[in-house]
Amino acid sequence: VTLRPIPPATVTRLPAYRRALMDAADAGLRTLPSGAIAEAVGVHPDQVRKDLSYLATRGTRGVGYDVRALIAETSEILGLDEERTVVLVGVGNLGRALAAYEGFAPQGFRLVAVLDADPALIGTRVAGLAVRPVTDLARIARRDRVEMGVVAVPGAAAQDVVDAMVAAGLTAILNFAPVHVRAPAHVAVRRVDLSTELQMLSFHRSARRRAGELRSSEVAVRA
Amino acid sequence: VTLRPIPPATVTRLPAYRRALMDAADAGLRTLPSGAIAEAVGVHPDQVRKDLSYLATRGTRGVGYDVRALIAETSEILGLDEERTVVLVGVGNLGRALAAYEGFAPQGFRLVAVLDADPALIGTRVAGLAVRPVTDLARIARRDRVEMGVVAVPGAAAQDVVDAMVAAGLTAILNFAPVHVRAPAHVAVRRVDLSTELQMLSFHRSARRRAGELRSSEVAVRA
DNA sequence: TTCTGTGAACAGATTCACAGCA
DNA sequence: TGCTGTGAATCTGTTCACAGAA
Repeated sequence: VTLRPIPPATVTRLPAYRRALMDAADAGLRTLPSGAIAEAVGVHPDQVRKDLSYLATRGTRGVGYDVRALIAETSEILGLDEERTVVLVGVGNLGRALAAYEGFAPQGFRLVAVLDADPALIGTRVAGLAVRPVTDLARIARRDRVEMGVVAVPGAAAQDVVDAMVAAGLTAILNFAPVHVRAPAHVAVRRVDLSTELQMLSFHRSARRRAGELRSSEVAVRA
Repeated sequence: VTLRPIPPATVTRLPAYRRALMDAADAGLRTLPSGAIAEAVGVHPDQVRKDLSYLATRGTRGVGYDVRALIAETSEILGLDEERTVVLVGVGNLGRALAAYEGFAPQGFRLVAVLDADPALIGTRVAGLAVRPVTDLARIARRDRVEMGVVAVPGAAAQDVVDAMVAAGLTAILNFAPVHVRAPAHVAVRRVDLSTELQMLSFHRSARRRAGELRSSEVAVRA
């Protein structure tokens, strides 16, 4: 029974909670208090309890949460109780690394095809799959009922690939290209951009310098 | 002159704004209104104006923002006006792909060393750099005044690598391992987790099914 | 006691609404 | 008329505080 809708901020933390719970299960624990989950994930215990209050599984006071039950519920909420099929488009350096990534399969994500636009790459093997032409996307998607797509092509090609994915009926897209892509509202798109992440870290560094330990010449420029 | 502190949420969008501005500059535009930036980035024009109001550069009404000036200011704020040195630890599939990623250099990030714990990999070349043993980290960091580190090792090794980076004086860390790592407050850590991103997409898919277009058997389970 | 569950207070971010200048 | 700049209103998320069950 889902009581209240789960806020987006909570959803972002659910995978981490789930991982902490699975680690606990591996360690033989049957029960885990919010404080232990919080420490593993790096948030406040209050936050964990608030987040878990949106789920049906209740903890028991003085003891904690039932590990097995919470793993089951978070898995179901995240849709990991059934296999999800994924296609990847773009087999450059990054695409190849993503295809080989071992973190997909354990969560129930099955990579069913790897595609590219470059004719020279068609037929070469990546992660045990023969690379197919992008033009086969619709056919493959229909045949294997593919739901999710990973975009690992250059920025200039990303929108075209996304359009093709949408046309092929995919409903969730993970975009590694450094551009914003448009998609209809019923298609969920998330972007992962390495360059953006580095730039945000770089900001921290700059902000720190601006704030405290800065040379007088720099103060003059900015303050 | 920095008037007000820049909110974190604004910082997350600054790299995207900067990219849109650089695209405009490449297209020969000298000026760009908030609406155009907003469209390129995928946010509301209101949001763009509010964000840019934290900067010193002002737009001109009826016209837009000065492209060149905004690029200069965002670059300075993000610390991209001076070169940032980066080391990468872990040369598995992902590490290799990251080392080869072409998106770093254009933003002023220079990869100065690639390290790994596996003796068999030491000396092999990755992205034009000979792989060095992790134990050289402190020496390299001191010599090249390295500020940023990228962690691309398995989860079990991530905390040790982060500890070594902190000890070596790095102040910003980008962690690709699927675990939360501890670091002192003066060190900025960001995590990028492919599995988490896929799981959040998977949630969207499940939530949609729960909400509307769902088969009755599934309703019974959950509602 | 220990730890959950949650209303209440607070903080932060987004959206609205509109005044005002080119 | 088009577009900026910004207070005000709203919404979302986090933290606090504490009542209450095991």
